[in-house]
Amino acid sequence: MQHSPQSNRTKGNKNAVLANVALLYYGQGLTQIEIAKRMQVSRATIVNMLRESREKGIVEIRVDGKHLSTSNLARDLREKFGLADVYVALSDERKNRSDRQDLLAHVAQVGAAAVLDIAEAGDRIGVAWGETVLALSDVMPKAKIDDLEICQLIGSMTSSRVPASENCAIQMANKLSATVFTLHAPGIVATPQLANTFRNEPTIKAQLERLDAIDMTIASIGNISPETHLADAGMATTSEIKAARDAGAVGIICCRYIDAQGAALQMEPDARLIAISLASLRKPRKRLLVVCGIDRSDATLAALRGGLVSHLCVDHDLAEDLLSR
Amino acid sequence: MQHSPQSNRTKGNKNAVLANVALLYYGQGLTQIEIAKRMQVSRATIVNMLRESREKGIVEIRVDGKHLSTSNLARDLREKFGLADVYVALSDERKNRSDRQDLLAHVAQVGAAAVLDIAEAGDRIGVAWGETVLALSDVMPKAKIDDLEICQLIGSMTSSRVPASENCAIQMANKLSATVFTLHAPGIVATPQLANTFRNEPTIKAQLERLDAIDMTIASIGNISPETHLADAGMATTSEIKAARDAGAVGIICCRYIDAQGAALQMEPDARLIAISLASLRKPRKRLLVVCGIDRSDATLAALRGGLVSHLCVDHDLAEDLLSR
DNA sequence: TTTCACACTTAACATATGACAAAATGTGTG
DNA sequence: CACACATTTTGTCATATGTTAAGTGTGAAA
Repeated sequence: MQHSPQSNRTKGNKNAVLANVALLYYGQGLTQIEIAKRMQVSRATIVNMLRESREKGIVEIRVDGKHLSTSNLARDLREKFGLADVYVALSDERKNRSDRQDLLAHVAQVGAAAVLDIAEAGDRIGVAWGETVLALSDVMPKAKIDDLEICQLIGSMTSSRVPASENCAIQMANKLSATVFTLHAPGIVATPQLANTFRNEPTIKAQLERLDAIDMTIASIGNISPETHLADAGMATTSEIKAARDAGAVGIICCRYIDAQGAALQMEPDARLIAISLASLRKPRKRLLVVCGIDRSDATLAALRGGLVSHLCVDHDLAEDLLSR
Repeated sequence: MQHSPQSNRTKGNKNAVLANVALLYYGQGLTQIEIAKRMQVSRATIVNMLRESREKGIVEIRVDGKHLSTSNLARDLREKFGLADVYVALSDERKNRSDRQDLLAHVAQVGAAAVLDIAEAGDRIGVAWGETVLALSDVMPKAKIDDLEICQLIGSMTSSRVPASENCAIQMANKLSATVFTLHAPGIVATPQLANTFRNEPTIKAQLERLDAIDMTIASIGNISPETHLADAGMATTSEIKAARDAGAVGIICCRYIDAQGAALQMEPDARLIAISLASLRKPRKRLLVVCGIDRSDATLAALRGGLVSHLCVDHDLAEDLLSR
């Protein structure tokens, strides 16, 4: 529009200008109108710039995770189950319990803050797959932790609820500027023999071995019910799931059944899975389990008993239920 | 606050609730009304909670400093003067040049982001004293960098512009949760002999020696003019300042005069100062100079020539002026 | 050259926000 | 019990914000 000497200069400077605007707005607390005047652009442009700054991660709004583990509930859970840390999503509404989606979003948010709190530079982090983990990686803010490696814990699958299992790991890696190691294999194959063949393929074998030396895991846990996305993903038939339940399975973590004590159950399709083993899942120093919903209480309890968890992130109601057990 | 024996119970929960609310607002993007409904409190309470979260540092809004050094101006300056990094406060207004206060606030803001960008865990950081440095420490956001030490570079003084020199270092330390080492001595004493006595006092001596092994400095530079706060602080008389200028002084950094080549000038009251020496000021690996205002061009140039700067933070106009020299 | 995509502008609007005052509610103390 | 004190609530207000829609200039591609 008007010829301004800035316009030629701003070409390569977009990010710098964005950062300056963000600084003026978030740092100095100037109003958008003031900034618009100062920068000689319209307020609408400032609005757009601010949004772009947020999207590009030039401004980073983060909530300190350590404050999320300071509630009584968190402390009590920590003590009762001997956990390293517990993060509770507090929402006061008992009566007006909103849909599961809202709750999930909140827990995912808390979980994301927890991840930032727990992860350290240089960590190799294993990321599982599922509704909860996807929600978490979705809301994970852009942040920088040095030398992070993200590893996919379970082979690829699709379900109606979760578009693609790699998404979790990849999205997480993007948000954290980490290098990502995906499992280039289906999560489940037709026969145990085929599974072995896959597992011995050099690339995949290397990946699986990598999973034996990770510092931290991020996973959730599912119920044994026909609605589980295991069924959606075509991973298990309804009858298989029923059989698992009859055999004492109370939860599914990383596609593996566990009983009430958190022990492995060698049920179908366990032998056909290409995913981290339960034994390996117990190894990392930091094992974050993110769970949402009081109906997951049994499964969560089993995971706790089975030594599958060191850091827990749950919603308020589930926390109370776990305490009352 | 302290007198009220609030049980750890409520106190512990409070921060957790604040963090949750902050997460809902900043993370999820819910509106205050929605959060108020969910938490069963009034919207006003949510407003207060959000403010408290910001004040307590539970939410941290930070601008990634590296984007501030990506402008062409910054690149050109970096190359011309062989600097490690240059941060430019871009503001477009030439005609409507606002008061120096606005500019200072902006540069300080950029400087704060630069500090967060430059400082690393474990660093010992020396903090100078002055209008600019105070503004910077004022707007420095709360952040956590591990094992930071903040050292005061200049003894105590008061001027009409800056309440107390320790404020800079102390405030900076508070914002960064760092341990602070103040210089328990006046910045200027009556005679060179007295200054020596002070310098040999064990506590002060230890502090001064500490200043010989710092990783980073944060300083600004002043002009040789009667209005400098050196005069305000009673540090130098008008005639002394005039004498310094006649002797070739073009700038004052950490209360020390430098000539156009950035070399030390042994003028009054140099021998009566209790502050870091110019030689020591050249030692740290990271030497951040924050300057604002085109009238500081000569002084800044001298500091650049004298090897007193590795990282520079300036406003747009000053940057252009430096480039044209 | 025309055409198109793009980024910006202006203007207007509904909504969200921050600030305030006054009333209500606890909470602990004397 | 009454009191001071802090916190929350309720209601109101001006202002800031996000979002549209329609118009305008610019540069790149056809």
